[in-house]
Amino acid sequence: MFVRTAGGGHVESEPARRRPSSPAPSQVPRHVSEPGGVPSGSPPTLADVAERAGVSRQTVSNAVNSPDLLRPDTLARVQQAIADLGYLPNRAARNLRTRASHLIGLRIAAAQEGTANATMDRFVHSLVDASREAGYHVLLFSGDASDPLAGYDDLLRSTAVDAFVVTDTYLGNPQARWLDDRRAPFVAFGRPWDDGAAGHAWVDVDGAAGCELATAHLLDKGHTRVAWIGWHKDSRIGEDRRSGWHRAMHDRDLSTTGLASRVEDTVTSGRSASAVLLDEAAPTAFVCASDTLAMGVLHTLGERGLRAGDDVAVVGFDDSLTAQVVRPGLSSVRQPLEQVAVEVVRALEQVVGRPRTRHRGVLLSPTLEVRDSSGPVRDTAQ
Amino acid sequence: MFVRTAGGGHVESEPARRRPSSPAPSQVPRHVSEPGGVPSGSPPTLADVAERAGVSRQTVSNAVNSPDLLRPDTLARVQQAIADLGYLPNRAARNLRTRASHLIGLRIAAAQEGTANATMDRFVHSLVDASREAGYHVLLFSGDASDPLAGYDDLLRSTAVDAFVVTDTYLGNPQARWLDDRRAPFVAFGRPWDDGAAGHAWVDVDGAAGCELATAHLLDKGHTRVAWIGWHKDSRIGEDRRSGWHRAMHDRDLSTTGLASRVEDTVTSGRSASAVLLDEAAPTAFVCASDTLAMGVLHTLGERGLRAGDDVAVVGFDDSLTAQVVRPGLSSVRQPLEQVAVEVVRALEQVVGRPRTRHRGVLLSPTLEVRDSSGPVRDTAQ
DNA sequence: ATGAAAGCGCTAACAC
DNA sequence: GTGTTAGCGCTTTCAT
Repeated sequence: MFVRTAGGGHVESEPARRRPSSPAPSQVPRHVSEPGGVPSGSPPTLADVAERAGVSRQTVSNAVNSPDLLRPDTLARVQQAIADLGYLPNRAARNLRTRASHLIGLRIAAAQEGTANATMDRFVHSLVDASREAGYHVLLFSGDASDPLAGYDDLLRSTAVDAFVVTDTYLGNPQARWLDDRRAPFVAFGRPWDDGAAGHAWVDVDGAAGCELATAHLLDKGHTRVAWIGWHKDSRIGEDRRSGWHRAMHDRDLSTTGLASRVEDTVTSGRSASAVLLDEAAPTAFVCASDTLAMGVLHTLGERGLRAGDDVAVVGFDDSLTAQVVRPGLSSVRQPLEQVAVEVVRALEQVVGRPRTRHRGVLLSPTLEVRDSSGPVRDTAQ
Repeated sequence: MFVRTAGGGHVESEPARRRPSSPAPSQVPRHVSEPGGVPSGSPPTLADVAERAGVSRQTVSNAVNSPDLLRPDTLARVQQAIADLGYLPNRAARNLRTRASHLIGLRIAAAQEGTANATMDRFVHSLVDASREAGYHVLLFSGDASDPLAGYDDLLRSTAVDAFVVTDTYLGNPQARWLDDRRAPFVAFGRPWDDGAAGHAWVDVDGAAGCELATAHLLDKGHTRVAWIGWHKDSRIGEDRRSGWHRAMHDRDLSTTGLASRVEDTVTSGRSASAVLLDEAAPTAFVCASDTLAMGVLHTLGERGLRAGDDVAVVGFDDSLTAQVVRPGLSSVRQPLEQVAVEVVRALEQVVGRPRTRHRGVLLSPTLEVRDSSGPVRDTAQ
């Protein structure tokens, strides 16, 4: 928790003159007023503030970290000196002393080109915002895709970050176990699919609920043959989402046989899968595990002269920018990433506090963004 | 709102014993091998390695930073100890001592929803990769959009980052001047439009060349009436891109009157602008300042039963994921962001070295990704 | 080629 | 309430 000087970050003029030229004090004057009135040289330190305020260094430290320990008048004097000098605690020094960096490590993999998916990017933004409010910054790192652990180890051993946010949990999550083993504080965005007994903190979005929402929405519109296009069986996330579609169908006693397809997450896969389904099972609507797949469906419809929304309904997943700008607008399940980020940071604060505690998971519900691709209300008596 | 998993569970054992406050002068062994062979407690320090290798701390430091100073056998012994202990220098301590954080600050604004544009995100990935090779990490921060300087100041004064990468230079660039004034090392992704005399380092992509490329491509296909849809006149980037279109047209003695439109960067603006242009100037092709605008054009064509590529050609800018997955594929100018990142980091290394030098700018050329929206070859004798 | 001493800027512990 | 003392873990002189 740190105190910021009054009216932070302004272009205008700067602290009047620096430390009055006390001839032979302890140190060499490091702050010389520049012609432009802009400070240069190394930033002021605790000692500079202390001298200016006529108190000891510790008192300045207290003024910053535990203001209520000081007598009001002393506090005011110190704060004035802090403001005058534009003092801000040196991070490295503070980090060294407190054994904390106030940095959260996040590993990002490059967005896959040729897909619509940019969930990760949206999450990054949300996380940066949420972290800021908690006094943290986000440190990005990358590691080669082949090694899921790359990067974590160095950061951890060099104590460069206080904690990690682990996101790439598409297939199981080796990082979680690894980090858990070395007592590294972290929060996962994604459930511990493999290990129900995992005691680490996590936040996730209920993909099944999202797809159930999407499917129910289509059923409400009168569709009865709603097809599913998802990912291969080894994707836990994919199977989870699929189960939502399945549940919604069975809740209304609708058959799902022949209506599902499992493919890779590419546009062309979505395109061919939908073509096959259309030929063999004549669905009137599609729910897809991703916007990428949904775009593939849109391609097929276009090729066949069918109109998305009017002739065949389509719902994607992730509410990508593409879903938002394509024509017709692609209905899509939207993950509440802002909220995810907030919960992640909240969990993080607990985790760094008590590392070896069992932490609970948080499951958030997605929403459905309805656009033209799931079309106007259909005649119920189709 | 959200479901919580059970997990009122409880604490396991305590972290391994911590070092006693201060009594023992030298060291208490802080690294106990855990059953699983996993280290715990605080990470090993220079002193730990020194003790194990039977040398002084300095020697270990030298082994890490200037290995050639050591005799081969000593070096080997120290390196073995380093490996045994899994030692890595403590960042905070090193940062404090060397007055460097090896962190690059990057301010990011949330991607604008409802647009296709995600250039920033792609750049972030590239920057993280490029930085890593130079031994830097990227620290993300955000500031409220209203104040372009927010965030920079604190990071700078607390010496949390070594340098900044400034990207949001759409309208002039107050950050550059501000940072320059306080001698803060930074590199801009974007030219100093305002101030030709600016001496700071920058890297940019030649938007004019990109649009010229796009326009020439269309002209080569036989189009003669190529329209422009760009941004308002106060956007330097927009005007630059527009000039490329203009130049390509005039190079072939083609008139541009009535063929240009300047609007906001939204899909609906692109849609209405293209509708008006189609009615009033009958262009057969569009070049747009962004994929977002180009998507608007696609909307108009769809509404009028015109086929993009076949009836009217469209080229966007940024090679967004949307351009890649939409049907028909949207031809688009692609910025070489990976290369930009590499150049940015290269410039950064120079900037942190000699802060007050004049640095030159680097201008990179974009490429054109041709897809179906700029269609098959047209009959030249149209 | 190796070691000893000093200190980066800060805060935790204890004195007064 | 405030000051004093002692490091956090590292690198930089400077001896040896």
